[in-house]
Amino acid sequence: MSVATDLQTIRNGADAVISEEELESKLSRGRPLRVKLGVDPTRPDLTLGHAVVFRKLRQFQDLGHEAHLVIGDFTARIGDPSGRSSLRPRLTREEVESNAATYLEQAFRILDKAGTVIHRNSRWFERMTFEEVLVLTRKMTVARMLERDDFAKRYADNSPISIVEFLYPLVQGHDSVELEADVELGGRDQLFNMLVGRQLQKDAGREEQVVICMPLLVGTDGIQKMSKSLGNYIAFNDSPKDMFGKIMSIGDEVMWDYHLLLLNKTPLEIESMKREHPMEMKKQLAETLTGRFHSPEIARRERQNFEQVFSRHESPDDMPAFRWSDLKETDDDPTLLQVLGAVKLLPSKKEARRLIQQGAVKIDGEKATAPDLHLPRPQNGCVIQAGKRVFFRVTP
RNA sequence: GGUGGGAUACCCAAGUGGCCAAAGGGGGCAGACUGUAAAUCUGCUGCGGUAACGCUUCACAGGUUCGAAUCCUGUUCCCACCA
Repeated sequence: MSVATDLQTIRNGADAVISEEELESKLSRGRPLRVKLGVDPTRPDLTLGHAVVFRKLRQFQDLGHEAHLVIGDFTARIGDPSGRSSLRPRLTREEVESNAATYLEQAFRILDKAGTVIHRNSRWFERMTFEEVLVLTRKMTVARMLERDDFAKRYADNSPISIVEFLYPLVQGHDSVELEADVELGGRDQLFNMLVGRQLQKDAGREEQVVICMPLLVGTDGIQKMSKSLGNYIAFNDSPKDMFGKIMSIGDEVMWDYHLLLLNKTPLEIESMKREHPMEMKKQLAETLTGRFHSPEIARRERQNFEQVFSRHESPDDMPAFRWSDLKETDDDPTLLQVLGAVKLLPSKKEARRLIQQGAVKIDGEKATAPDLHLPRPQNGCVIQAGKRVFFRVTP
């Protein structure tokens, strides 16, 4: 592997590399680089949005470099009183540790565990004196802080900005000093903080880290960045069925971002994929990603299931089954509505009624629009479908 | 410390005594259309009930009233402006 091809691999998909020259010179020394990634132990449910950065880190590992994860345990214990969309409460040591554990368990589905070093920033911040903290703040000015986009906006809007928030970029930057990071990875929203890291390293007389900024992945709505609070996310822990289904439901245009950022396809490869049938390309994406988080066999099965249910409009192979005798509440002659209520696969009977009235309920493929339709005991069992994805079987 | 403003369903937001389970938008769900989607169009969107209707809900706790999201009292939380 030449430095040039490594450089190209690293740059692929990145929003910005600051600076490429520095990265090149670090690479050409031929020793493994210390690549830092900050981990936020407040939200332990990882989404494909997080996966973008992990994939990049994994690429570094595959090129022989060292992954250094910094768990922001100290910062999580302080909390974030006026965070942008959702405020972050203070967490106890125990909460942080258990969050961190689930976080790491998920992260290692992408990263190579053996080649990863884990740090906790409480190690250096806990013993810092207030004097040292104040000295650190001398390096930053309010005006400089207000360069950060979201601060500028909130300041203009008269939204509150807590003083701790002003300190966080310094905290994160100081992590880089402690770690002697050669490279820091992060999302677009971390750019400012990562640049502060460079400044602090420089002030400490160290070599500055290269900052690699990854784009924020667009969520399933195709518009906003993927995030848990917006509800447009695909989580590492989604069931294979959900994961496959959610990926298939993204818009055609955004799927190329997924190919680029999650499967690390090159722009050239993507160009040629764009000439193929979009649905096929999306199925490939869904199958590969699902395969990665679960297993290739499961992913293949999900794909078959998907084609069966959505392309051919057949019922899936695996669906919950209910015995007739368990469904017919008190009377022997239950209505369709009562049956839908009894299986508890829908949020409420009202919801079931709506679905029936809207023509979304089928019995053995036959549309049933009367909630009070009496259901005769099925001789050979029957399949009931409610909406796009709720299926169940009734056995005699 | 002072002065104002606010808290409404998943989110934003209207409503200032009955016609309010609560306008509008977003989101979600469903149907049509398709290549799975997206986009578009249509409908639905607290719970129970075939229905009439009943029940729970407008920060929290009380009160006034035949009747309260709306009026009064207290409590909690949030915000802005002035210092």
